[in-house]
Amino acid sequence: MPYDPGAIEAKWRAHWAERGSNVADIKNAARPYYALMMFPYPSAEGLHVGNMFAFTGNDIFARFQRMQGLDVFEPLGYDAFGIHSENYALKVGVHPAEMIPRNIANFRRQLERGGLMVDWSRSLSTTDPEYYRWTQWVFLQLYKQGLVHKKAAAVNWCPTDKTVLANEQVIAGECERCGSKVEQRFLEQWFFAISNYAERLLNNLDTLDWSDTTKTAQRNWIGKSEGAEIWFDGIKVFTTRPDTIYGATYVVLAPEHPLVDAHTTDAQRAAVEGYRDRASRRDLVSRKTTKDKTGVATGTTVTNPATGEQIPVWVSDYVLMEYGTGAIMAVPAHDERDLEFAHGFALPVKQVVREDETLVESGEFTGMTVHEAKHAIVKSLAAMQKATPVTNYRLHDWCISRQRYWGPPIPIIYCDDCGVVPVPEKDLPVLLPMIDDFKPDDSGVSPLARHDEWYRVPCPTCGTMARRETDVSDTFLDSAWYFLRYPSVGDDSVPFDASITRKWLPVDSYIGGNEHAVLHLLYSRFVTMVLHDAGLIEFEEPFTRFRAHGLIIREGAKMSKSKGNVVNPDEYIETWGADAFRTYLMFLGPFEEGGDFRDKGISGVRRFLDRLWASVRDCAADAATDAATDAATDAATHAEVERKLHATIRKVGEDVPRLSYNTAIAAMMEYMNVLRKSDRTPRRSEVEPLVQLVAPFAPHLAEELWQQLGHAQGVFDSGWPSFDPALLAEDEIDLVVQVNGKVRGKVRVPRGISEADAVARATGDAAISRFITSEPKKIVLVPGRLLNIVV
RNA sequence: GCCCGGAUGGCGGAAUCGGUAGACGCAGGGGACUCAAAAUCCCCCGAUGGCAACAUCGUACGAGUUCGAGUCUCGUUCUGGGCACCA
Repeated sequence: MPYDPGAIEAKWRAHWAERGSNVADIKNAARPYYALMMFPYPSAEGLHVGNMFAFTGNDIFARFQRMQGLDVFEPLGYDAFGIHSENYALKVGVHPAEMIPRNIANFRRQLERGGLMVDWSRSLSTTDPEYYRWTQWVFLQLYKQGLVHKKAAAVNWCPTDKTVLANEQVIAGECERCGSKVEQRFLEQWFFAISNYAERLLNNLDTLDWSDTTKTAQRNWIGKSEGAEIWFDGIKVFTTRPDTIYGATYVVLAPEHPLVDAHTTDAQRAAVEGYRDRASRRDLVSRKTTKDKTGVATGTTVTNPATGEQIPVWVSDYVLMEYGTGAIMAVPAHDERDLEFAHGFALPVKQVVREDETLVESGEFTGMTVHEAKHAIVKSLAAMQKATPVTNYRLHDWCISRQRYWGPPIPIIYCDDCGVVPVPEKDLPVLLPMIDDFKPDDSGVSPLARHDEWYRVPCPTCGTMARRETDVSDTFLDSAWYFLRYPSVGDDSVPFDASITRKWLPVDSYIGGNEHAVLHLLYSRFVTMVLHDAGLIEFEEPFTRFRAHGLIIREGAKMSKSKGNVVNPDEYIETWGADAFRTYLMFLGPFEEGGDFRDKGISGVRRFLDRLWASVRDCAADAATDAATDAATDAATHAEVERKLHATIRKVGEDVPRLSYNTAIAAMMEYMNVLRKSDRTPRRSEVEPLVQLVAPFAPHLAEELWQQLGHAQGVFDSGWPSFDPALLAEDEIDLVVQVNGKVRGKVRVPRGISEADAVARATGDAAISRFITSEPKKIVLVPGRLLNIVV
């Protein structure tokens, strides 16, 4: 009977579903292990091969941990709110509330075909009221902690799409979707005070077992810089280079700086007003990217506190109000941007630090190194109340307001008498009403504001008529706590059960894309810390271990719908089977780097599975047959095969935990080649462990073969094969012999051979000795490996 | 501009501690089986020279350290990603 993946996979899918094989025993698990993967956005196009790649990588790790005897919980849900769904719904004219369940059903079908060990009894969608009720609850917890505030903020506004755009959606000052020129608008927005947590978010990184690239991205995003605030008369500037203060030749204020008026002379007032007006109309992105510096002099001067000199005050939009103090001391000799500005306006340039990092023309500090001077100058100015050491962060507060429809309504009510009133927890969820006119308009307020019947509510405090907040929250809030919910799905009385959470969290292993290295992972860490500080959970970091997976390309090119080169998992599973598809995805390259999907490549993996199938079919049924085969062939063969088997068990057991799936598969293929080369009926003991090794990769096939081998219990409950280190050590080894560092041959020698004996054996070999033209000057023996004779 | 990666056969990739470079797989070539094809099985497969044995060269480029470097150090080029008027 040939290997027929279609039939086998259907059989085992049904078997797993029937037995509840993948359902974790949340209450009673003795050794809980939470293996999480980032949940997908259920798009209308269906499951992307990139999703399948990521999920398979997580699944293999999870199945492996289960075979180590752990109680593994592998949940999966859907991140289904957001502007992406909403825009697609508008485009095709289907309400998202109708579209999303359809997409989810399709995803579920595709995911099940992939053979994932997912516990479907604890799935969720962020769009379920039973879920987003608690997303709103999370908002209220932050509110209680005083970490939520409302303020006017400049946003990118697309006049065509009538919506706020994220910075990433603005390309060269234009809307990425319609190409309209983006405008700057000031809108009232809700913010989370994540910047209060900047130092903790940064420091805790050192304690986490995460990919270095991800940690680095987070450090860059948090952007800590240490420096000082220094007073130039009434103007406080921020600098990281106090050592260059003797080269400060002017001061620059951001156009929005509140002190601009006070520092402007009457003669310059018209020019300054005009400049501020123009600057306010420039959109955020072009302002941040343009290289040409503009600005205007205020006509006044301030005192450089180090030199006592009077230096002019300028206004320019290359200084940002959002960062530092909105004012800088300009040192054109040591800052590229200041230099550009100085050149544009013919301002003096004064070098105060030499190439060798020592100070010149800096008064009493002359001769100090940059490092010494930073401290000495701040200390000296601080003594005169002119400076304070200060740390700044690039990290901004998290704007969670979206003036859109498809998201959880922010649970706030505005009352004329009581002011801003949070919705009482008992009144949650604030349901998102089913409306048809959810297209955003030019008003800058959410479409929900057009629905009085929803918008008008009695004030929870005084009962007079009040108004609901009409903004919905950012999708990143939905995904910032979902991992807390999974184990408690089914209990709608709490967001997460305390004892279950204590048992299962923090997440033991988290796998996902590096595109979420910064926002999602940072927001999740922040929310976890806040809930910890509120006394609701015991840990403050949600993900003990995180690994970012790579990207899949196809035939050397990025996959995209427009190129028509997108891999559809269904087709490949149909043709080759889910097991071959899974294994091939993992064989493409290192999991953390991704790989190149080549259509023909999958045949090699399928051949390997076919051979595995055949070897189980052919393998000897009992010990008597084994003895007979050994007698009939070469008895030494079994020893060789067995040694390779044990080496393979070790290799796969080492590779899988570090997600080195491609090399684990290669090792199993190598073993298969050795097994076949022996040209005899394989022993059952030579094949059985291989079925276990392959099980995380090709779960359906492994279950089937395990059953064919006569086991009543499933392969995932069979444990993991062990290897015998004694078997791995050969008595005789091939010692590589080099002469002057070049390989000239190898000799078969006893494992622990002495240097003298090794040299004797090497010189006794004619192929080697002909290169030894004189008395050896030096001998290097690397035991068990190599001998180098230097002449 | 700053901060992280990366560069190895025709291709994807391997080499875990400085010790036989190219495992494993794809593609390609040759053979067995077959009326034939597919499938399957066996062999070859970095470059150059050589009938061969074998030799020389070879891990982006240039130096260096070392008995020995794909691996370590310095410099250069190209490339992927992150951040970016953040002072």
